[in-house]
Amino acid sequence: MVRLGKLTDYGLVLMTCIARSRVALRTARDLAQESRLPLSTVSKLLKELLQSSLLVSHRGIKGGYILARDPHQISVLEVIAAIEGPMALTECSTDITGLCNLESACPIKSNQQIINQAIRGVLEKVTLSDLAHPLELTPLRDAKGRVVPIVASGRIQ
Amino acid sequence: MVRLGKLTDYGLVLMTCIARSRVALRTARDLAQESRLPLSTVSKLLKELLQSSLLVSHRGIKGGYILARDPHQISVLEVIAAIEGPMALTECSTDITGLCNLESACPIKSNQQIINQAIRGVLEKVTLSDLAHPLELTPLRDAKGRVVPIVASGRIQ
DNA sequence: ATAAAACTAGACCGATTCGGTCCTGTATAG
DNA sequence: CTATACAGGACCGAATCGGTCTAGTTTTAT
Repeated sequence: MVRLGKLTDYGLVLMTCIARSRVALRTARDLAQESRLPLSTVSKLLKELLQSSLLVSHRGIKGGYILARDPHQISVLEVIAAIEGPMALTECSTDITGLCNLESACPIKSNQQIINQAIRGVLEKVTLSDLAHPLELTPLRDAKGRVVPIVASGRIQ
Repeated sequence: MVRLGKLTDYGLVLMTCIARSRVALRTARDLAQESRLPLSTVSKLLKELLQSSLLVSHRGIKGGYILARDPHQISVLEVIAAIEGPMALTECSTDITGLCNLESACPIKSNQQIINQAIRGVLEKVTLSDLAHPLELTPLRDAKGRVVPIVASGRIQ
C-alpha cells in the first residue's frame, strides 16, 4: 500500500551499509558489490543522496562517500525525501477553476495533511542507526502510555 | 514521497462523507455530487470499500451504502488497504536464485519491515472520526513522554 | 605531466502501474 | 414489470518508475 519504491529501499540499504562500516570512505563500486546492486543504479542513488547533503563525497583515486552526519542524526524521512523528492502537499489542482472554491475547507487537503503529518512524525523518529541496529528502537507510546508496536507484534494485514 | 494515490484520497473523502451524515443510506450518485467526483470513480471506490467489509450495501431502489462500523472504529489503515491492496511485505524476489540466500538477514526486508510497521502503527491510530473532526486527535507520545506532533508544528519541508 | 580511478550530470527508454471510463449483469421497491 | 441502484468486470491512455548508458570533470599516484 504505502509503497516506498524500490529505489528508495535501495537508498536506505546503501545508507545503512555506509553507516555500519564508517571506518573509511566507501566507493560506489564497493557499495554496489556489497549490496548486490548494479553499479549504475548505485551511482545514481549516491548522487541524489549527495545532493540532499546526506553524504559527503571525495573525488579522484582514493575517493568515495561518507555520511554527512552521525547515523542517529539522519532520519529515514530525509533519505526518503532525498530519493523520492519532497512530498507534494499542494496537490489540490487549482487550475481547474471553480471546482475547489467551496466555502468550506477542502476535505481532500485536510485528509492529506493529517495523514502525511502522521507519517512524517513517525519517519522523523526512525533514524539510520535504528535500521543498522534494529534492536535498539526507542518505543513510541500512545496517550494512555502503552507502547505503540513498531517492529513486531502488530497484525500483519 | 509516501504517495497515497488520488483514488485512496478519494476513498477517504467518501468514507468521511458517509461518516458525517450517517442518518440514512447514501447512494453513489448522491456521494458523487457531494464530493464533486465522477460517478464512475465513486462507484468503483465504493465497490472496493464494500469488498473489504468497511461498508454495507442495500440494493434496489431506495438502496445505498452505510458504514459497517462506527467511525471511530474504522482506521484509515483499513481504508488505505482496501483501495491500494495489502502491502506486499514479501517483495523479496525469491525467484532470482542464489542472490538472496545470504547467511545474514536480508537488509532490504528488514528495512521494509521496520518502516512499514512504523507507518502501520500510526495509521492504525487515526480513525475516520479523526478525519471528520480533526480537532480531537489523541496525541501520541514518545518514550520520554513528549507529544509527537501529528497535525501541526512539524516542519513542512 | 599523465593516466587511471572515482565522482558528476543528464538524457534516454521499456515496463509497469495508475487514474479513469464503460458496459453488462443482478437485485429490490413500488 | 420496470425503473433504480448496486455488482463485477474489462478496458485504455497517460504518467511514472526502475534501470542503463554516455560523456565529462576532478583528484591522486606514479
